[in-house]
Formats: sequence, C-alpha cells, structure tokens
Amino acid sequence: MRNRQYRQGITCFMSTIRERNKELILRAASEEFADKGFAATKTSDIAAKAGLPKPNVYYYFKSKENLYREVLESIIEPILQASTPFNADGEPSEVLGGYIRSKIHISRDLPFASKVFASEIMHGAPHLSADLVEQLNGQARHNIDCIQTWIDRGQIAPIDPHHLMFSIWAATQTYADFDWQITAITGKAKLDEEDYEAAAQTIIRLVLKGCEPDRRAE
Amino acid sequence: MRNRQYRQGITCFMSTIRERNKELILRAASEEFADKGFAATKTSDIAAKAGLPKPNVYYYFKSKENLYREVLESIIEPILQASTPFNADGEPSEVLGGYIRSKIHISRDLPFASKVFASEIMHGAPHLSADLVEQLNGQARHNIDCIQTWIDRGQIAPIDPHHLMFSIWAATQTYADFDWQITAITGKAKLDEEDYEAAAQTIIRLVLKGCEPDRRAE
DNA sequence: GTCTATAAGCCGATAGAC
DNA sequence: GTCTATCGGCTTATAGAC
Repeated sequence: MRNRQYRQGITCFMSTIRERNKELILRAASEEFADKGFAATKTSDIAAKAGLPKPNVYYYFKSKENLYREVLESIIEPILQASTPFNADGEPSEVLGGYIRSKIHISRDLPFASKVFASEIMHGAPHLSADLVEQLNGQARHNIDCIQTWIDRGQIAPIDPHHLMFSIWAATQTYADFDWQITAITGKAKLDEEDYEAAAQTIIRLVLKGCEPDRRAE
Repeated sequence: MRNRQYRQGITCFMSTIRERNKELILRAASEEFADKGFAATKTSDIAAKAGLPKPNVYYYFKSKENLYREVLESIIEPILQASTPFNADGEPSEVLGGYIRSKIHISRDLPFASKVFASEIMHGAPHLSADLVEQLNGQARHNIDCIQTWIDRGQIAPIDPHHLMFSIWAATQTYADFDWQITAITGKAKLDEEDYEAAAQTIIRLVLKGCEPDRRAE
C-alpha cells in the first residue's frame, strides 16, 4: 500500500521508488553535465553515479537530451525569481544589493545547474526553447530599463546600464562557473558561508560605489 | 624557390602551403571549439570550415586533442602578458585600469581562444598541463598579493583582494564567453569598438570607485 | 605532400527476459 | 516496473592510392 496511491478509480503508481530514482538520476546528471558538458557526458556515467543501471535513465527520461533539458530548465525559475526586486520605484541600493545576493545564492546553492546554464549560454543556447530565451532576455531588458530610469531621475550616476548588468551577472555567476579556479587560488577545497558573504559584499561595494553620483567640487 | 628554404644543407620544405593550411585549420578549429566545446566538435566540421579534407587535419596536428591544445595554449601567453602591469610600486589605479583594458582587449581580439580557455577552466582544466596551471595560478596569486600590499600601505580601501580579482576576471571575460547573451540583449549583431570602450570604462569605474578609501566624516 | 575510402571503437538507445 | 545483453550509427583516426 505504501508505494501506491489510488486516484480516480485507476491504479496509479506514485511509487516512492520512481520519485527516488528520478531524483537520484537528476542529481547525478546535473553533476556530470556541469563537470563535463553535454556532449562529453556519458549516460552510463550518470547511471553509475546514480547507482542504477543505464536503461533506467532512458526509462525515466526517454533520452539524454531530455534529461539534460530538465537539469537546464531547473535553474530558469530561480534566475527569473532573482530579478523580482527590480522595480524603478525601489531604492537602487536595496534593489541592486538584493539582486546581487540572490545571484550569489544561486551560485552557492545550485552550483551544478548554474554551471550547466552558463555552459549552455556560452554555446548559443542550442537546447533552450525560444520561449524561455525570450523570458530571460525580457527580464534582462526590464532590469536594464529600471537602471536607466534611476539614471534619468538622477538617483544614480550615469553609468552604462547594459555594462553594469553584464558585470553583475559575470561577477556573481563566476562563483559557480569557475569554482575550480577559485578553489585553486584561494587554496580552499570548498568555499564556505563566509566566503560567499565576502563575495557578495565585495561585489555590492563595487556596484554601489560605482553607482554613486560623482561628487562635484563642494 | 619561393616555397622552399635551404637550411643546414638539407632540403627543408617551409612551404607556404603548409603554413597557410595550418593557419586555416587553427582558425577553423578555434571557432568550432569555441562554439561547440571540445567533445561536440567534429574534426570533419573543422576540415570543412577550413576548406580542406579531413585527413589534412590529422596530418598537420596528429589528433583532435593536439589541435585543441594548440588553440587552448595560444591564449596563455596573452593572458600572462596582461598581468605585467601588476607591481606593488605602481599606482593602483593605473595598474588596475591597464589590466582591465588588456583583459577586455583579449576578449575582443581573441574571442574564440578566450572562450575555449574559459570552457576549459569551467570543466576543471582537463587538457591543461600542470605546468601551465601553476604559471597561471602563480600569476594570479602575485596579482592578489600586490593588491594586498596596496591595502596594507593604505593606498586603497581594505577590499577583499581575492574577490576583487574574481570580479575583474569575470567582468572582462564575460564579453568573450557570453557574447551570445550580450548581443541578444543589446540587439547588436556584433559589439563595436565603442562598446568595448564603454565596457572597459564601466568596469574601471566600478573597480576604482570600489577601491577608493571610504570617506571619513570630514 | 595530399586525399579517398575504410577500419575500429565508443556510446546512445532498446529489445526482451525477469 | 526493472535490468542484461546487444544493436546500430556516428566519429576519430589511418591505410594506401595518387
């Protein structure tokens, strides 16, 4: 009984095993895809890492590409969510600071999917649907418009809003993408809570100071 | 005569054809590897893009991996070169500004190799020799030490030097790595000279303002 | 030195037993 | 629903003609 649920009079297998296996495969896949990229990843390695036979991967996900897309799309929602603070009526420093923190948290909490996403974008997003691409770009344009509004109102310095956004993305994303380089240079096997906090504070400082209106001769 | 050079008494073919073909293949390879990544790139596509038959690729470069390594290593020298301004006795704003400009120029002038390098680092540098890795990391540590010295001397604000370097790398590298996203959002098919100049100025502003010592109540 | 034609091996995907 | 055993296609790499 424990493994079954009866719904609408039809015997419906909502087996815990199914959910558990899908989860194991997704987790293994996100690590493998993040580590090697789509083409270099072998489904047999994903299966091995998940502790399951290879056909299970195909049974649950139909194809390697499908599995990849599930990993890839799992990061879209958090990314879009991170932009919610952007609102022209918000306080620029609050909005930008909140955004930077959200993006750093994504790199910290979802490092594998985050890396898969970055790799996908680097190669021209061949697996992303036009719809999702448009959502992401629309969001980006909205954020940039918001910054432009602050500039027009004189709330922040007339910094180029496109390049400001690119810098913020890059600086926050880098903690997921280039973790290998970062751990090699800092000498730490893994960044801890304080490191991410220091990263966020450094980026926030750069951005907020950079956005401060220039001082006139007073 | 034009196609041959006699050296040490041995007929030595320094044929223009050889040099030209190697160059064609290298150029095609850097574009393909940048676009698709190592594993997803087919040597037949490289040959086609170079306008040569596939066996020529193997004749000149022996293996796909060898060819990849040549593309990859072509970017190391420019990267190391960009760090030459770093010197604790230099003026921080000059050094940092010069470094940012050099890194932006690498993204602009060597976008393909730059992307190949980024992708390689993202995946844990499986094709880079330990020696080169050590050179790059040593350089990075030197730059960070240099920033720390400025902080100790009170020349710049006590910003975290590691995170400052990570932000600079990320913000400059992003113009090569995420060109697809950048052109999608700016709406330009290709960034022009002015765009790169604006990018450099924006990043320099963020970094220099961020490094300014905090004002005390005056 | 150049290129056609082919070998060898790997990996995504599945048939079919349990 | 699960997994062993295998196929078929694709890609690197090369043998050998020119």
